[in-house]
Amino acid sequence: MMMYSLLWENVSRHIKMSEAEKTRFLEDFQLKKLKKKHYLLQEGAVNSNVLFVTEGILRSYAIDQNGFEHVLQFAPQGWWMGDMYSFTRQKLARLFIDALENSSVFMLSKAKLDQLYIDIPQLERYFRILAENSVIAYQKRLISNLSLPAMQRYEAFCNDYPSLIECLPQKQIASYIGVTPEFLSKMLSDRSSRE
Amino acid sequence: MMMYSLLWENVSRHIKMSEAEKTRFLEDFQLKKLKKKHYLLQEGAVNSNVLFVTEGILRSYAIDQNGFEHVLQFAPQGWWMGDMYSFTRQKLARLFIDALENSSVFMLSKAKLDQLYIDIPQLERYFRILAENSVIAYQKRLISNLSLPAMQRYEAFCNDYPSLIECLPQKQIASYIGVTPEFLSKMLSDRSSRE
DNA sequence: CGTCTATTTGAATGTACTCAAAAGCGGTGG
DNA sequence: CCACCGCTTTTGAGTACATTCAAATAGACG
Repeated sequence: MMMYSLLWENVSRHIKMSEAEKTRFLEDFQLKKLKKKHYLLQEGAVNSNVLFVTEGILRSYAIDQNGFEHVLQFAPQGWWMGDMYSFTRQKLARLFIDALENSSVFMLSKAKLDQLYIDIPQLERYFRILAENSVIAYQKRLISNLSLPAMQRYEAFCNDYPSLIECLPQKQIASYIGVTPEFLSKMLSDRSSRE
Repeated sequence: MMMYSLLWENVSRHIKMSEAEKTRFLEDFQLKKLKKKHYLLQEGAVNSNVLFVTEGILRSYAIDQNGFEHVLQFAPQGWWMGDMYSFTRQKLARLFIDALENSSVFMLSKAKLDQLYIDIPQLERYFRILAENSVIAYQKRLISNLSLPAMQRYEAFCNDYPSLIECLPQKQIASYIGVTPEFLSKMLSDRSSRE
């Protein structure tokens, strides 16, 4: 089925499954469409479903003591999204997840995933690899935050996610790289006036 | 055998193995002792072994354009350590790993781990869980870096790793939380003079 | 259109850094 | 066992990168 293709491509890039397993796997997902700005998770709830984005863009973020948002991740088409802490341990979430555009996502519940790990052991490998890739990305970002000034963090973001630059509001990128929207605006106008 | 106990405890907390599997698993590790300041990995090499610390403390860090070190992780007794990027993809490392104290580590090569995944499929689960926990820790640290001022990052570090405070030089903690050693020193003397 | 939010611009401020120098501390060799 | 050397920590003065607050402008959406 068409709508499953993105998800299935992603999975089959890493592991093999029989036709029966494939069917068993895909049937556990529930499709959900949601409009821009609508939430899939709020701080204080439990993240009971892990998400796979088939259309649109999600973002996860934390809100600090002063009410400022800090973006942890953007998830465009083909990406997984969730609050790993809340989902794996079924504890209260520290993150918010919402849609930056009208979006479609597949949802997979913790209970169903736990059973899938038993029924289709290759999935352990798939999600191990995903988690490892995620570690690699976070390590890279952390080093970038510790060692680069704001302008270079912005340039690194442009390099790493060229397709996101075009569709994200500047404010969201500012939040991701860890500066105020005002400061990002100034940096960019300074840069363009230098040419 | 005594020296394996820490490693085995750690593994058996997450998965079950037969005695035969246990033997098969442990025999793939190679014990290495190394002195303070000695390297287990340098930038530009390939991280061919993942490490499990049985004694001492390791640290992984990057060096930026200006020659400043930025600590990514400390690994005391009972922790795993490696450059995930370099190890999983067998590419040139971006990190350095060295010993902050005289240490003992178990080393497991990429080739042996790949074979272990085939022979003992439960290991997929074990390393999936480790990677997920690692993601959780990095997410927390990133949010902390984005949303807290230096003093609160220091306090968060004290909370998260109380046992490390006592044995790490201040300079290393400064590097981990992302400030200069001079500034951390000033913060701490300011704080103690306030009481 | 009108409203709401995002972006731009500016002036004042602050947190953290740089550079420099002194003091403390630990390890090593004589 | 003490003396010395190197590295860590402290302290201070000057600086810079980034923030805050405010207000004007521009864009997006209903």
